[in-house]
Amino acid sequence: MKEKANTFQLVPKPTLLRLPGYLNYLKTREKDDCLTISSAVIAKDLEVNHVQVRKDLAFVSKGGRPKTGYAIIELTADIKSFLGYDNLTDALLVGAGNLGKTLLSYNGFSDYGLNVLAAFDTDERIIGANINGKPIYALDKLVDLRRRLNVNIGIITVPEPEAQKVCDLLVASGISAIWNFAPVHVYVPHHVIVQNENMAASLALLANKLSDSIRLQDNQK
Amino acid sequence: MKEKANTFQLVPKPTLLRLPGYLNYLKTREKDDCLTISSAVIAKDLEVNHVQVRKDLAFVSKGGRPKTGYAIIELTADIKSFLGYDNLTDALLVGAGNLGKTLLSYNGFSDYGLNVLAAFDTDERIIGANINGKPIYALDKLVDLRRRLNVNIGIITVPEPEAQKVCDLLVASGISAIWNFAPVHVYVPHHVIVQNENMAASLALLANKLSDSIRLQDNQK
DNA sequence: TAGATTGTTAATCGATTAACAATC
DNA sequence: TAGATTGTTAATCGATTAACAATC
Repeated sequence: MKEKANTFQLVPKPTLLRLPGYLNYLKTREKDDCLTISSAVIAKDLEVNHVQVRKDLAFVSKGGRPKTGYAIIELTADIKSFLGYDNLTDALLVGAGNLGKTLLSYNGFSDYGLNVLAAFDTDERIIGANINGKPIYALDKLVDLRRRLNVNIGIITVPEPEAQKVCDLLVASGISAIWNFAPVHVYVPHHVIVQNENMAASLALLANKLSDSIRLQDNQK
Repeated sequence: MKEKANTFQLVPKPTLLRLPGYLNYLKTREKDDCLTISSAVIAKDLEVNHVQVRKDLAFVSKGGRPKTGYAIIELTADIKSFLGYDNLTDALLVGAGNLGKTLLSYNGFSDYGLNVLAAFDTDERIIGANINGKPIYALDKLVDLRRRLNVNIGIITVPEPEAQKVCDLLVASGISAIWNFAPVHVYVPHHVIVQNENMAASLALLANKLSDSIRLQDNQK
């Protein structure tokens, strides 16, 4: 017997990475007052294969209808539900510098199911303050608060040199997953999940594509 | 005859995405006063296959030495050079809100070969100001300045609703590549490269891994 | 020389694409 | 019914891993 429950479905990583892209795309189409959309159109605009699109969507949705395509509103809801965007997961942020403050100020995270509860820092001047309604606590309150609030996700936005120390602290506090914005590798025990927000990697890809395309132009002379 | 010049080497996308990770990792090892490192150690710490590591590194470096491994300093330089981190590429940023300001304030981009020259915005209150030495101009100066400075990369950090308009403007100004931080799909002509900085995608992956691991724990009872 | 480690060639695995059947 | 579009099964492609040869 085939297991069908969302949570037990194994979704390929590439599909998982494309799903938020479909969502962003559907957002723009919804504004255009489209009610339905075909995999061929999505494929063309997003520059992926149309079979790919249908396969990806099949993981998360009951599917479209032959001749009409996918109902945009329904499909949007399906993807959001699959990605867990409709129930909030709490997170704690460490490092209320520039980037940290920006993330605290960003109200869009709730759209993605993330709820940043509070921040921690060592800078006396900002401890006790709050940003966008989110309090900044002293770093030594982290372990205790993490436990009492039972938060599973920690966000690291401290400068590079402090990343490992902060990471260790989060681990000691019992965190399950870490979203790391510092551009260094952090060591964690096996049971802790790390997701690196690697803007450098993203940039590298852009620069690479750019130089490829410039080379191509040059070759065509 | 096999082409060997760096720029003509076709590097698989997965490799390209891992390279910045190796760099971050080597940074931490350099601090530990290691001079050489073996692919096996890298593989273990980064949780990738050791053959994978050697294959990846072979694309960018003259390689390690049997019995001793890779010279860390040399390898670091090779990866940086390959990724273009050692010659700066100019960029213009549009949208000096929270995120835009944070990127303007971040001095680390130069480590990745990116040089943000200036920002553009429509908010009269900040036009004329500068952040971290980078001037903020009125948006209607963009087309002209882009041309005069011959900048190839544009960064979009405006809110979602304005992203497409700003994108069109960048394209009209003759930009070659766009780094898009707005969480919407933007349409561009074929010759323009878009790289979406999709934090939501990253987050989705983290949340997914987390729920997988929680499920696993639960199943083990 | 023996052993550790790199680099390469071959085998496997998984993701993408192509061909086609099913359905509205 | 015919045609458009979805969904599925099979073929292809590319990336990862395994086995082994080369080298210091």
